[in-house]
Amino acid sequence: MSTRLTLRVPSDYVLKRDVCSYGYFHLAPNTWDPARETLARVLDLSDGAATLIVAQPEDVPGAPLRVQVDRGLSRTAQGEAKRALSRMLRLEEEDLGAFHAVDPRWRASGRGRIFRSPTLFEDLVKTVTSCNVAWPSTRMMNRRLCEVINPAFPRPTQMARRRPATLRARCRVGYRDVRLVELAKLAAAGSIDDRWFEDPSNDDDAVYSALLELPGIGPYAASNMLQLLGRYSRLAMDSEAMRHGREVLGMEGTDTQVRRAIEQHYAQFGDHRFRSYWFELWTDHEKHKGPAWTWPVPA
DNA sequence: GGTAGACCTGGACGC
DNA sequence: GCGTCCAGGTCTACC
Repeated sequence: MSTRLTLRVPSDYVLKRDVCSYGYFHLAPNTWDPARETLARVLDLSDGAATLIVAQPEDVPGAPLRVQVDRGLSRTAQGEAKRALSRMLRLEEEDLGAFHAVDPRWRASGRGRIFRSPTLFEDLVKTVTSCNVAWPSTRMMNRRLCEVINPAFPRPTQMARRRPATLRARCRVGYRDVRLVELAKLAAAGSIDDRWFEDPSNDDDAVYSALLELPGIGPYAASNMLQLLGRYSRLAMDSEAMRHGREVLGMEGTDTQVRRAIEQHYAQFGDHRFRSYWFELWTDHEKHKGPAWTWPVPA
């Protein structure tokens, strides 16, 4: 027996646009099907794993999502699945008006939501595995973590039990092995308090500082985690940002000079600067490769 | 506070 | 097919 769920979404929500808005839609255990325009995802629910396929059958903004589950779900599990999807799809970010008021370029297209993971821990691991490495390797690491530890993505307790050498040899995470296990141990021990990180009454600087304390998290990763936490006041400055500054914005000079120029350029967007930067970069990719929801699934 | 070098992997390149 | 070089962000040691 299977379960079918219906998910209400904000009136401007477009599944294909808002899922295919950040590279994590191509990282295991997420799978985007460009032909069917559906997101498949294995979730770890309290009564076991379940595979969900999310679609938006009516191709109009705000149309409800249909979620097909590969087995029957209890009421409790249905609630868990909905909460997980809500976090991934940013359904709780109802009002994009403040962002569009600061940067009206995205009002017509409705851009504003950036895809993420069902848990803070998964976002941390995905961010650490995206550091100091080319994108195909990030894809490999996440795929192997799912194949070796848990198809629905490793839970902190599962990863904390693994030896670093196992992660290195079987999941190809390289020198990140110790950092990932330490991160998992902290999460498993409850030392990474999701609610504190997500609490809007804590200011961005405090959250940023706390993120920097975590193993494997440096300035870039902490800034990226901020946006994944719905805090867009910092730019995540990596080589891609530098490339964007030079090639798209025409900035020149040393890395330090370009970095400062990028910071100055996006300061006009205030607390929304990451989104302004990100959608500029993302739409530039789409200008060359077509809409992200049509991109072929990488090998 | 700033900087140099190690860390690990996969891809590009030259032979 | 093999060896070498390079890119990528974090971390530590050192000045």
